[in-house]
Amino acid sequence: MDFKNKLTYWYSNNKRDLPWRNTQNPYHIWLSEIILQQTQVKQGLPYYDAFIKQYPTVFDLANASEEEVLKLWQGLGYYSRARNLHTTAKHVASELNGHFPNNYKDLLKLKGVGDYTASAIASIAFNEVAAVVDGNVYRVLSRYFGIKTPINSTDGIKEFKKLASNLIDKEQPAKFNQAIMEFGATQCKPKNPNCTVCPLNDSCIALQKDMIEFLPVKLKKTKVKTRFFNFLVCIDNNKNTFLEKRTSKGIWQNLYQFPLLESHKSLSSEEFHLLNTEDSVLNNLKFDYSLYNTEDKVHKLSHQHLYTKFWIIETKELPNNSIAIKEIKNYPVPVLISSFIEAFNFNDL
DNA sequence: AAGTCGGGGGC
DNA sequence: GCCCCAGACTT
Repeated sequence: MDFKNKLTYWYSNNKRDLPWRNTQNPYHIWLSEIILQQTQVKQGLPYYDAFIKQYPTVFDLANASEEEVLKLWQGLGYYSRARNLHTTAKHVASELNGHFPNNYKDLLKLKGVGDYTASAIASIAFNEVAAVVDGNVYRVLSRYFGIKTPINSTDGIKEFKKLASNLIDKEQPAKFNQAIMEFGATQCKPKNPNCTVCPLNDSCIALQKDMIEFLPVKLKKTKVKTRFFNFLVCIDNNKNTFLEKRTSKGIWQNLYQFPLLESHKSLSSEEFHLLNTEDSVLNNLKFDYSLYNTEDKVHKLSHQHLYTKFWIIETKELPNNSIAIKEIKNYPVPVLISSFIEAFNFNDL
């Protein structure tokens, strides 16, 4: 058997039963692919089920508000995916009569759909011969063929795309694409792959040269920035609070949070007080404050480590643009905020 | 070509 | 602590 036959044979006997594998509905395939971008199946699965249930058709998704979509996406991260998802749903619903493009070239034009996702939808939903190259494919091919070209270099991206295009089973592109990805996810894993039971272990270059742990090669590491966040958890006698929407570009765009004061270092209570006397959020208000967490809560993102303090601000009456505390749960918020809300028992007030 | 964008999990 | 995950988009 050749490479593609070994893979598809292995896939037939080892594939997981996943909901998006029981359909060719382009809407379902598209939804699953967006959710699974940079996301493990285990993490994305419950979100897929929730979206299908909440929005059975692309029209249902198109008719929702962005805030509702972000709320359902809450916790999954990379929120631009959710915003683009909504944009594309509206486009497909209103401009394309609810019909997704049925080929790679046109799929590529959709917002949030890049080379990988266009190839995935074209092959899986429409059986087009379009090779997918995701993190799994990079790993499988770099190891099996012993390719040291960095997978995130311009040359590497072209080289692996070309190689995958030459290897794909033209008779069953949908099965081949899913097979090589599934193989990378559960057999040719990043750490400690069990090569002794691998169907490709008689011809894998990396295994022969003992290079498994050094492939694939990837350039540069991300530089992590440290930031200091002070959230103002305002509470008044009528059980109201403040939330603000993050409208600017950057992390958590269009999600909500407690009013934020960013500082250049972790603030003491005295420094925090001084900051507030000059800040507009609380001006003209008489308030008492206390620090909820003595130790900074550290929230780690890919490129940022957030050292966070939650300041509890109690006052008699907040301005009328405040919201009822019990309404907080309706707003999409970052995990950092939702974790605080859960830990901080507002009922004890 | 390099940066940015989340959160969870493996080791 | 570092790396990875069914990547896309911006600069």
